[in-house]
Amino acid sequence: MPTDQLSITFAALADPTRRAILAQLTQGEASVTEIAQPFHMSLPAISKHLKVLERAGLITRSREAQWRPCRLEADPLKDAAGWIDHYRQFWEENLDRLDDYLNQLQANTHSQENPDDSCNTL
Amino acid sequence: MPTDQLSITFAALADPTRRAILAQLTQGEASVTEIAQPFHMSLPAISKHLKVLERAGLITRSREAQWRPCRLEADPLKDAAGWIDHYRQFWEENLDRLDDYLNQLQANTHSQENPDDSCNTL
DNA sequence: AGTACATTTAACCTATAAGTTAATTAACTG
DNA sequence: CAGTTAATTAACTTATAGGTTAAATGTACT
Repeated sequence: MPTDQLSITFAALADPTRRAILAQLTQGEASVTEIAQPFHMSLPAISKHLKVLERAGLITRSREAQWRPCRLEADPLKDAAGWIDHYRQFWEENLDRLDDYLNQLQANTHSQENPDDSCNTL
Repeated sequence: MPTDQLSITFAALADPTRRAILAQLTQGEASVTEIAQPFHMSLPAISKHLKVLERAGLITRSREAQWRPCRLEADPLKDAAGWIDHYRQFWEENLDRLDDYLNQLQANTHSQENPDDSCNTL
């Protein structure tokens, strides 16, 4: 139950239903029943998911007659992406090491005929 | 309690303690007590956090005598970043303005009934 | 005013997350 | 072997997440 914004954002994203809702909203605003349609889940359940997304700032809702259209607000994702991006070097570094490894393999076995073999071992 | 990898990854990130642990591990491997040191939290609590991170594939652990050094594994963050990146266009400013403009257009012509129209404008 | 539709709230259930303390396992050390 | 250090497991508490059904609210339509 952490209350910092980043935790709330990540927690909101940690559910496939909510991620699917966000994906749907990239197509434009939608009402609650429209949003609920693809899921086999009760309307109150969807309502709760929307509340989670709203609390995370990932959607906003307006009133239009008896509908409460939901709209994607991607701003919090900026911070999430920013946080993750600090680690980019650590998953690219793995590739670098892999690259080093391949180079080493190739160097050590340069008398072998087929250099593609070293790739096949991966 | 979703079991897909992306949900597990986001859930693991949805806690400031765990994010801090990952940040610490960017400095290199660390034992459990070393990891625990900055937090006012019991060792079993840290142990549980580490288990969550391990299940998410964000750390791996080896044995070295009585220590179990933890090591950052950033790979799952690649997928998380990839997912979020689909939304980049929605937080970049000019697109926001465009979106506002389109919504305004839609509001001004809201007598039109076909919701697919709003999709086609994107 | 009465009915239908859209959405939320209430009340409840079950599972799990996050923490605690106390006990246990495992490896080293004298 | 006894003692120390590192880490996990067990047992427990409390709070919350995610779902349900049934009732309540708000708005529109005749």
